[in-house]
Amino acid sequence: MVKMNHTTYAILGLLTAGCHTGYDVKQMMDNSLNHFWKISYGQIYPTLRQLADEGFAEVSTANEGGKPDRKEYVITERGKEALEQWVSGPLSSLPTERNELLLKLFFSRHQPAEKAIAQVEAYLNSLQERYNAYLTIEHSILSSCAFDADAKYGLITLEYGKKVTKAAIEWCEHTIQQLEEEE
Amino acid sequence: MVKMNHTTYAILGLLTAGCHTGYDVKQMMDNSLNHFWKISYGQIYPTLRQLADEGFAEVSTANEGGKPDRKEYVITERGKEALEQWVSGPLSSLPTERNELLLKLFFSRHQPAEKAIAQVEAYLNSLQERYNAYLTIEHSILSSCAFDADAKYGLITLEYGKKVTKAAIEWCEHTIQQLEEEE
DNA sequence: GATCTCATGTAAGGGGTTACATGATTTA
DNA sequence: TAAATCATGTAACCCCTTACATGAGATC
Repeated sequence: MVKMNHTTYAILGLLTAGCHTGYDVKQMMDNSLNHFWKISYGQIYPTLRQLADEGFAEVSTANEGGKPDRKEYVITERGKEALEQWVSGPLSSLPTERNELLLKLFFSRHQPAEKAIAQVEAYLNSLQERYNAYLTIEHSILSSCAFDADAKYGLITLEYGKKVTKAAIEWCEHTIQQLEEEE
Repeated sequence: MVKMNHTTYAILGLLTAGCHTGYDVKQMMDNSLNHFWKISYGQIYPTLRQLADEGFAEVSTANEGGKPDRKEYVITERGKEALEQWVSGPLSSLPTERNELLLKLFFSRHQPAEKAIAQVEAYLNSLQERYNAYLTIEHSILSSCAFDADAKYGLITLEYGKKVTKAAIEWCEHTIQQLEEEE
């Protein structure tokens, strides 16, 4: 019996969202799920094989003329049932989100205030980049014709990313001001 | 040469914040750093030993009468230098924060809307608990006499937790309403 | 001719938790 | 006398990334 963790279900779920190869899964991860779930090929390929071994998906090797071989995975009935059960299942308790900036800031009496400010400014820049990336994704979803159920929930998750990132940006601006005043 | 990752520095930093045993470090992690860094004893004890091996800390075994033996760690000059360098060093790129709720929500066309709403409500509850925990910590910092430099930065990091959590709470409330309207 | 995209996979290693093992003192 | 707190540690295991290995077709 294989351990079915969240990542395994994420991949299983993507098989129902138009992804049929490890490559497809990776692409979608990097695009649509980027702000709350991201994994590497080293995780994807072994997991897909595992899903097939477990009977949650069926494999077939497709050779389309010139292009390299593709292993196409299709979710099975058993797989769908498992996915549905997981989706509606209970949430585990909130994990602590690690934050390097906060960790460094916590120990910032070991550095001059101006350096601490520079750290927050660097963080602010990253957050702004992230926020812009969200706007780009949002735009691409809204302008695409495929406006299905996945798109609806996709937009809701994006909204989360935007809202939380915006709050973090505001905290940065406020903190920079506060630290500058004290200098 | 030992790999000095963020967690190693977090522990090294705590040695400068009144913590001198593995037990102390764990207590402070669970209290003050709880919202952005948390580790287990299985991580702490081997790391402390490593820090001593590396010359970043000095150990001594204290036997205070009845109580069990304590291994007391004191940071060295070399350790302080390493800590300062790390604190003012560059931030690594923003990691993707994994979020189980968003992952399940993303695949929520596989479940009825009322179940998705229930998931968001459960998440909202956890966030509210977390927010209240922050308020409690804030209160305990403000009412303690030890109002030093660490406390100042500690409050700043707490403010981050509060602001981001509040934004997430608002997103939950908004999303619940939105999903209910569609039913 | 170089680089980008498509495509799959493995091995080593990093970083972490959980469960276990032990035991004294203090408090309820 | 039961349980909470103080106190240290290890072994098994999980999850994941990075780097490596390979190769063809498309585009610039």
